[in-house]
Amino acid sequence: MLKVILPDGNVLDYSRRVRPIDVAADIGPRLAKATLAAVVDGQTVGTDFYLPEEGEVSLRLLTKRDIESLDIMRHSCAHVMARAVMRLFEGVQLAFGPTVDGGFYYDFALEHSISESDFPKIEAEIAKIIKQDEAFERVEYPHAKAIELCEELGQTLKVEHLKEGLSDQSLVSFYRQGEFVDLCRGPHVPSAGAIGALKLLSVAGAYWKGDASNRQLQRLYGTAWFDKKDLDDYLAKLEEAKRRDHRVLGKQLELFLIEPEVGSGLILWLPKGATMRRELETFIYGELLKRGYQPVYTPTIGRVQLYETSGHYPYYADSQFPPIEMADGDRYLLRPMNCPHHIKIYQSKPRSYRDLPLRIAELGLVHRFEQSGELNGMTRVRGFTQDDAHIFCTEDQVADEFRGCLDMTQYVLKTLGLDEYRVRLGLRDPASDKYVGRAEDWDRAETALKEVCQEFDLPDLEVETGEAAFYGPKADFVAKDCIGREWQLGTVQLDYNLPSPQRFNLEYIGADNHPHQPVMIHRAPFGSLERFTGMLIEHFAGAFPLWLAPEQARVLVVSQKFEEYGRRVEQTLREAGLRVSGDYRPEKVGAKIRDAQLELIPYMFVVGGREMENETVAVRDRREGDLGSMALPEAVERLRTEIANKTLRQ
RNA sequence: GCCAGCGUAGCUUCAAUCGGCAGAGCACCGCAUUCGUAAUGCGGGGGUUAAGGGUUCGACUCCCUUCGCUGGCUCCA
Repeated sequence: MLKVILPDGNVLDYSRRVRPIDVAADIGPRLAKATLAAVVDGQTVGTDFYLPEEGEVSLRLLTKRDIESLDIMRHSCAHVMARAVMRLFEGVQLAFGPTVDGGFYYDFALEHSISESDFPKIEAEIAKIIKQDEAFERVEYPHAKAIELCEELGQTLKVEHLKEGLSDQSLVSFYRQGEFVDLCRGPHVPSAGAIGALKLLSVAGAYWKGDASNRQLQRLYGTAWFDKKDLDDYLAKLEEAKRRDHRVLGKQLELFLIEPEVGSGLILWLPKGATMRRELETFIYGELLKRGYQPVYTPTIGRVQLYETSGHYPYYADSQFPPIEMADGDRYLLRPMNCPHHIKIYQSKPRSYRDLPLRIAELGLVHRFEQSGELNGMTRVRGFTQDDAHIFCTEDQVADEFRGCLDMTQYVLKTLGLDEYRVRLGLRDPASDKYVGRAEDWDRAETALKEVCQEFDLPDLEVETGEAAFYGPKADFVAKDCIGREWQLGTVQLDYNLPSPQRFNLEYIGADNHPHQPVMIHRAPFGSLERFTGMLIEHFAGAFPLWLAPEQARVLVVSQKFEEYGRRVEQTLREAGLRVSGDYRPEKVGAKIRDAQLELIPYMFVVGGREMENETVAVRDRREGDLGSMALPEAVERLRTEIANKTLRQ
């Protein structure tokens, strides 16, 4: 006798073996048809999964309205795609085919290299399979039998996976659909017909089991939705993201330049980008000063020995520019991080516990030799400016300092309209012995970090055990932009390593008149100015709030007859501290407006005879259009207020 | 670094039939126009087709090498 408890509290009793599909059929034929999968006691299963014969289970039937179904359906898409690829090409070895955010992929090994030109025929084959609407049939085999089957099928990667990854499983499941059989945990939708709208997106290389020393496979990415409209929306979203691409906007709006003759991954900030960056720097420095940080400036190179002491050289030699060797044998390294210089500042005089916390801040330029395939616009570069600071404090001060970092991050992000951010807290794996520092210090620090995060009521705090650095726990910031994309920004990291006697041997004199080792906190909540700026370009789609806009206003004269008045207006605005230019070309106003609009200039001041007579300007807002005439001082005041408030424009 | 794709004027706007004269639009420059809220008209300059090598009577086109870019993978103090 089995009791099946449904989400609405109804209970169905069964004295025979049933599957979710049978339960659905008992409730109604329409539901039976719509059911794609089920959740039994919290576990997602296929519709043909046999429920136990005895006892009590909770059952939730999933239709395409349930969020879990999408994932299950996409997993089925991966199978259908694999089946199509196997039909079209010879010698296909299957690897893994999971779902990912927005879609799915499958990794294959095969002779033919798949390119996008193969997509139409693969998609056509997929469409055929969907139309045939064959069932996904679950079959379970003992481990040994499964190996035998995969060997028969010639699926050596699956054999390897069975022998290595699944060696502890006595029974493994396969899914069969027509001629296609694949080792798979499932669940799947009942049949291929449940798949709605599917599209292949890209093909890329991927290593077997994610290990670069293994053979490289071909990974085919796709996306799938229940409705064509959802697919179209998703594709539109990808288009929208493309429209905001900071690499394209950066060129169009003349913000920055990457010039191969200078070097890959090296940013040249053009005047407009530099103007924006200076505004950001001023803003960030202002906040740092308010929060008790002291700015310093240090050089971008240092002796190799310094980085040997820190332990970063030669450990990271592969991702550094090689040392510069001088005639006298001295070797210098382009600094890959700022901390050693800041440590030397800490050590420049004896420190007392009364000096702590000592917060040293620098927008420090560092260079790292990132792999060529990793470079990407401003977001992954070889020279970047960290919004870096190092806090030297006592163990007791860690919680307060971390609180300060969170608070500042929240404030700065909010000012930029990035209201949502989450924190990933990386803690140590207690079972591992790779960590430096005393266990009790770690425990205290990790507890403190967790408590502070809870205090901030962060919506989805992720605590990741085993993700700490070997030298200390860390918290990474991930912000969500206005179209919902997440950007990994900066980090706060505790460090028990660099202050230790094995490294720089940092000390302060405590209240007990004895030397103690301070805790060091590395923090760069926005990561790098390059990456942060790239993110802002995409977040605002190049249409910056007035305070950040490189050009805040442009004076447009209706005809060249009014150039003199126009120049007077321009000068007045400039003297009021605004970044302004004038358009005195012999063009029609319409053309000038169009150009200014395309350059995303927030305000246009149109001046002609009427304005000259009344000492006014006709103000045009980039978004709202013509605001009508106002006296010049009134217009100036409007802009100055907007700048002072760092108003976000819709 | 690895896999795949791509590289034509300042421009991620793009054309050039099978290997047969490198061509538009925008931008730029000049002239005319002096105009009221998203493109005035006419004219002009601009190219070692990423670079180098090869095949060919002939290469933007086919092959090789290098550089760069794109999408992933790997890495990330």
